[in-house]
Amino acid sequence: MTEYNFQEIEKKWQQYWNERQVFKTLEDPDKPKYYVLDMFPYPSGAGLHVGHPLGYIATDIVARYKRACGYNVLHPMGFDSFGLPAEQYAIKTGQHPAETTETNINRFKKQLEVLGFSYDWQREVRTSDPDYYRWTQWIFLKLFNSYFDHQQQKALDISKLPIPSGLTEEEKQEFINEQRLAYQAEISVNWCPDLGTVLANEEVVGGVSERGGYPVVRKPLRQWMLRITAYADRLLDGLEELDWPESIKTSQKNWIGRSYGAEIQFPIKDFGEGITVYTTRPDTIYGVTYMVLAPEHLLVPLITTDQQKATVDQYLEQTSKKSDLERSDLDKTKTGVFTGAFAINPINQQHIPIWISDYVLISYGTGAVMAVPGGDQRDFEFAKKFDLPIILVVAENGSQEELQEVYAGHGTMINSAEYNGLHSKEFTKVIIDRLEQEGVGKAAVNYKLRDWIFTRQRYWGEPIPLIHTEKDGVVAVPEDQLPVVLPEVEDYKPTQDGQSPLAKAEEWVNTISPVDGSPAKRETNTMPQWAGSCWYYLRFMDPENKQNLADYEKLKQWSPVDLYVGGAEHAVLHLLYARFWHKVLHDLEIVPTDEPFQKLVNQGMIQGRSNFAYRIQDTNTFVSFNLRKEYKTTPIHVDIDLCRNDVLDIEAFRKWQPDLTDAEFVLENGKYICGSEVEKMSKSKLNVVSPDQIVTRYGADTLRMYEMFLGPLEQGKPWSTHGIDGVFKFLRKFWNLFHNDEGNLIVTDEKPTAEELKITHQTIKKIGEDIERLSLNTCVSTLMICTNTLTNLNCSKKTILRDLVIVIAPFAPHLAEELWQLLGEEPSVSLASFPQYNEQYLKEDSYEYPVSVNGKMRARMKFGVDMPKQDIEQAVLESEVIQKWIGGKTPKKVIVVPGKIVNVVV
RNA sequence: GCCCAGGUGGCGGAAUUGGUAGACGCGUUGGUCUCAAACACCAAUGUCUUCACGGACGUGCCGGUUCGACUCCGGCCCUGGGUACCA
Repeated sequence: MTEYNFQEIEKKWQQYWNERQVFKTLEDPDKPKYYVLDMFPYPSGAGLHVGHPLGYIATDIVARYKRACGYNVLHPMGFDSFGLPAEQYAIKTGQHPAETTETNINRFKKQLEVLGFSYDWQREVRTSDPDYYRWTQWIFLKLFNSYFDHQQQKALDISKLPIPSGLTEEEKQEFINEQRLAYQAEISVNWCPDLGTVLANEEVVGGVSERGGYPVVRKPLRQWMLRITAYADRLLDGLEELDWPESIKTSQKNWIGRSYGAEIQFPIKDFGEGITVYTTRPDTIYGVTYMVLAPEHLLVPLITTDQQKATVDQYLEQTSKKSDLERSDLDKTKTGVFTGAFAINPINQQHIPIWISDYVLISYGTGAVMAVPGGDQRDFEFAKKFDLPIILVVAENGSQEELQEVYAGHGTMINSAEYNGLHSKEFTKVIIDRLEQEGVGKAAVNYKLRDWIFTRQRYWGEPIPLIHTEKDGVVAVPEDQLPVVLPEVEDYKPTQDGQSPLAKAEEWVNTISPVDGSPAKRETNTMPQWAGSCWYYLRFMDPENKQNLADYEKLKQWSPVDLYVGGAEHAVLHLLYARFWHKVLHDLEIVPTDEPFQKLVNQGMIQGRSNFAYRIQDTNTFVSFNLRKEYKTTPIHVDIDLCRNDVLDIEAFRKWQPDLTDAEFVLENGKYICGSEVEKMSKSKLNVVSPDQIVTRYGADTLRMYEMFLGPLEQGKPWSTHGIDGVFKFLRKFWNLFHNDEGNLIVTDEKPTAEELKITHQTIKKIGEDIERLSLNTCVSTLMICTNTLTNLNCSKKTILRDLVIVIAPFAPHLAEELWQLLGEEPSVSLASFPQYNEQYLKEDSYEYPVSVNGKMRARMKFGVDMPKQDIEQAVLESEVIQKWIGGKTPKKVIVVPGKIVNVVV
């Protein structure tokens, strides 16, 4: 072999790893464990682009490094293979989602294999595999068969639920069903009549469907819900101990949205019942000038006076037509109507009007608020619009202020009867005590978090393993009958009345009750895509298990995931849902830990860089970027493969699309320069770079190192291949440490010099430290510096190179394997131990001090590392350069920081 | 609006605990090799100033703490991401 032939080398070693099963994970209780996991991908039809592997490369480096450090490493990969795109493709083409999914997975796997990842593919899981979703269904049944015990703050088996006495059998069943962690509810969903389906919130844009632009309405539908709200406190408090980015913790905190306040009852004049409101500011109770109910509030029809009825009904009609989006986003100006009824402020017996308005949400708190326009922006806007009185009750700095604007902060109480002068925070406590004593209120906690709507009217998802019976209500499919396998259907579209496509599989739907064998019907809804990803990290620990979702001992051995790497877009949903399931499973003693992912890192998104050509309006002529201002132009996306460094390949462009064959060009300096913009990498923007192209040209090792070299892992960055040559050159330079110009191995057994040992051991030390803190870009720099130094020293000594091959192996594993073999080492470098650095080689006898005068660096002076401070000070002050800068003055102070710096202050 | 992250040469970025700002790579310029080009290699490369030695300035802006600030504190500006009438 004469030169660094990456193509041959990479193929050879991938085959070697595969055949010898080098990365098969074995249970080895003698070694410390390390579980490093990527968020597994949805296998889309588009295949991998260069952004996908960023996190995978990072975890692979960590996995390989940890293995070399003596850890037993679990580093698996799988596919989140249920999902909407495969189903929509099926609707369009009739091809079974299972088939397209299989094709896509195979493509993904091939692309991943080419990059040389050290996954144990024997542990691969696919969420759409019946052997896998059997356990997803099993977990669902655990949720169905559990309730949340508020005393113990944990889930317990439903059989332990204390049932109030004196209930009929029917009432008893109802009571139990209402306590389950998986329960049914009639809730309002996004219903699109034209598409005949329910849409997720993300699929509704501006009140119409994202696809097709059909109108979407709210429609109440029976749904299965998961009681995630029961876990709100534990999900919130559990964040404290996790080694997660602060931003993700904050997102989850905000999503859960715990707030402390009070519930207060306001009696209604001439009406039996009162209104209960939730407020975080009970201290502002003297500032309440009106009440507002959500339009959907149950009291609205009861308290509306005859006089106001027509107005109210009209308003209700109007708001019910609005989508959520219109209610919140578009229409910021407040609307509302008076009900004609009055409430009584329990603290001062004031009569205050009750209004309804859609700025109050039925789904939060009690669906009713006490309006304090002096202390709340929304109430203020409403009061201004409808000319309601405004009373200021909290003053920022003790003095009475003008009613110009809202003051929502804390301060001194004013206009609050005997409480004037008290601090508002103090008064909060006082007023809650008083309300409690008088029996008209109490301290209360509220959450933004809602229960999780767990059903989809879709085909390509896990069937919900429940059976609707005539006599016994909803019953679970017996465990030994799991999995409930998806039936074959002819048509993947939902039914006209909003049922899942499964409803059409009559033979499958009609079944018998597991209780008494009477005719019964299967639940036809399927689970959302989040379900499978809620627990896949558990299955990796024991993927073949037929008896359990995973063996408890194995879970104990591997849990928790030590390092979890994935995109920040999963900050709340996936990570919150998975934590919720994990906690339930922990309560039921199925998993040993309370939290699934100890350390979490978000890799930044790699964006694409799109190219544009500028078509002059109404012509087929394109003008070069810098001349475009002289014409009226429309920019069009140009496939980035047609450009090189923003210069358009005109011939290729003409051949690209039929209507461009006779395109004309206005050039600058003889070239057509394209415009560019950084955008999300996507097919439609023609800016997708596939790793395959890079691998063919430079090899997987170069791609791996280059992606790491781009910058910090957590940081987003646009993809650019500027600089990839530098990384490629570096690998070739590394290769050339072992070879001469003729390609012959020149490694010698000579003893290394102190200098050679120093740079090598510095490198070993820094690489170890930097991998630990996931600073992988600086690892690449360090390896470059080391290679440059050794090249300059003409060092080809085996002692040195052997260590470095192991150090570079996590980054460029194929190259390392090849060189390892050339050194005569065996078996695989992937099984070699990471070298220990020797502190002795790093020691210096002297250090060159930067010497500054008044903080400005003026000279460098070399002193022994053990030289006493006084001697350094003396030597510095006596030196000519410093004398010059001091200019005859007496130095006020001389600071000597040993091994760091000297600073003379005059 | 609120929350989070970030702002350092022509570019990507480095500086881990407050201690030589700009490591490493790209790009650019000059050179060697070559008939020539590509590749490769060598050298220079923050800005301003100076024939040169050197000097001044310099990490978004303003101010502070410190012998010393990219790093800490206060205020402001800008960019990216998340979220949105949550009482």
